[in-house]
Amino acid sequence: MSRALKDLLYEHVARVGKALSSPKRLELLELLAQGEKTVEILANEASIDIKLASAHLRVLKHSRLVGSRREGRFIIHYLADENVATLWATLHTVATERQVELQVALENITSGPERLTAETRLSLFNKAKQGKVIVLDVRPAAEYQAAHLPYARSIPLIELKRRLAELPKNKEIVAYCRGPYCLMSGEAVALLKKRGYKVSKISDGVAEWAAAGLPVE
Amino acid sequence: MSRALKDLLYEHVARVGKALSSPKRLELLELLAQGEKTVEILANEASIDIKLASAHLRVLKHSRLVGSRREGRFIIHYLADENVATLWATLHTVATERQVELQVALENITSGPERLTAETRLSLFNKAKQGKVIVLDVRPAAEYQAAHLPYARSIPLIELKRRLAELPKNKEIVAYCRGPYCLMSGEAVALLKKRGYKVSKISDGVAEWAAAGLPVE
DNA sequence: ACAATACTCTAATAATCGTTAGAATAACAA
DNA sequence: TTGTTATTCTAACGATTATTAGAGTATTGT
Repeated sequence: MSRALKDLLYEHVARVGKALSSPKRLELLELLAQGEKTVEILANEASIDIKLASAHLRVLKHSRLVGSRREGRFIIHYLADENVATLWATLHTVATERQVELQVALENITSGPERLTAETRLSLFNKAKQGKVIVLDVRPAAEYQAAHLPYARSIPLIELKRRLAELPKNKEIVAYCRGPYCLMSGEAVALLKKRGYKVSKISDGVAEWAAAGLPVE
Repeated sequence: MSRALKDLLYEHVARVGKALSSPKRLELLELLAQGEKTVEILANEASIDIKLASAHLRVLKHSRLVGSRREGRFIIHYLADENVATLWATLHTVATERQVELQVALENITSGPERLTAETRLSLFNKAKQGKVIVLDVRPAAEYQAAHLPYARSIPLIELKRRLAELPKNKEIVAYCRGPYCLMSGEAVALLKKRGYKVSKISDGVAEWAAAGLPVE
């Protein structure tokens, strides 16, 4: 009798766990952590069929992690609240810590020929506040607008080449994008390094930053 | 090519999500958050067959959330580290917030005929420190020994009836057990209320308490 | 009213997962 | 050595889930 009640409770929590059990759904969640998006955009960014994206989004909606609203003929999906982004960040942190293979794979992304200076979050925050460092957001403009790191400046990766003049060569630049699984900041660093900028990157995205208890704008 | 790498990364995180997608595995995780245990104990507490418990534990071990060691003819399982308990607490928090049905079901446990005074964690911590409140841990002694709330006193639920003399009637008592899905503290409150003690309960277990950033002993 | 867009819903298949039973293993005990 | 205990491993079944195709629906533009 109390068994039945317990089973019910764990079953409900497991529904949320189930939503986190598919690689594609996790990717969709991370994309949504950057800001609300239409199904088409999500499908394109995750490289999957629209029908499949729709099916996965239905699961996410059913577990109440994601909400949606209609706007004209688009249906826009968004994370139910910031707690969901925190959950994703926590999950990814635990997964990375616990799985050696994952760490190795991540190394392939985060450390290329351009080796990074280690930047702790707090010191970066303070340096950015004092204007000693330029924090560069290379995600699409819409994602920057939805939320970004404090004092960050937006130059989307696609526009970076022709907007180089906006960046000073004598100042330290720190690039970031969607999070540790995102390749955009790495490409930005490669480009800027070649042009002689003092540039490094951090693996944090907005979700990771916020999960660490620091403010976002 | 960067697609393949990304897919690999999300797949690894999804393995952890998958481990969290079964009610029984979540229950095992919560039990392990109370301290290390043998398979038999886990199976009994979760009301499942030993073979099934073993199979679930294999999944948890494969996703690196749980470790095990042999001690004589027992094999003892434990959480890989405290991060895993935090992950469980985060997951359960998000699930509770997002799912109305879960909240309703939880109400049935946490609020019975004995309505509780709201206790915030920090004020409880301070009152316990000053000795104004008795924090009562009603879990089995072994779980208390593995970790417990600060200043907590241990009287397992089974022993409570014959150890009533140890508790003063003029002091406020706050009972807790394994967490919001655990019924032991509720039963303790019912028993003590009947005998005229000033008693209430909190839904926190050690994992929830620690996830909120407060110390455990 | 008609076509086009941006989806969702239904149905179907293949792959995966939960669960159980039976055999195997590892440590101890007589 | 033989038996007992505690647990894992293997194999099998039914139940679920991921994925795709095809039909259906709401909204906009002409």
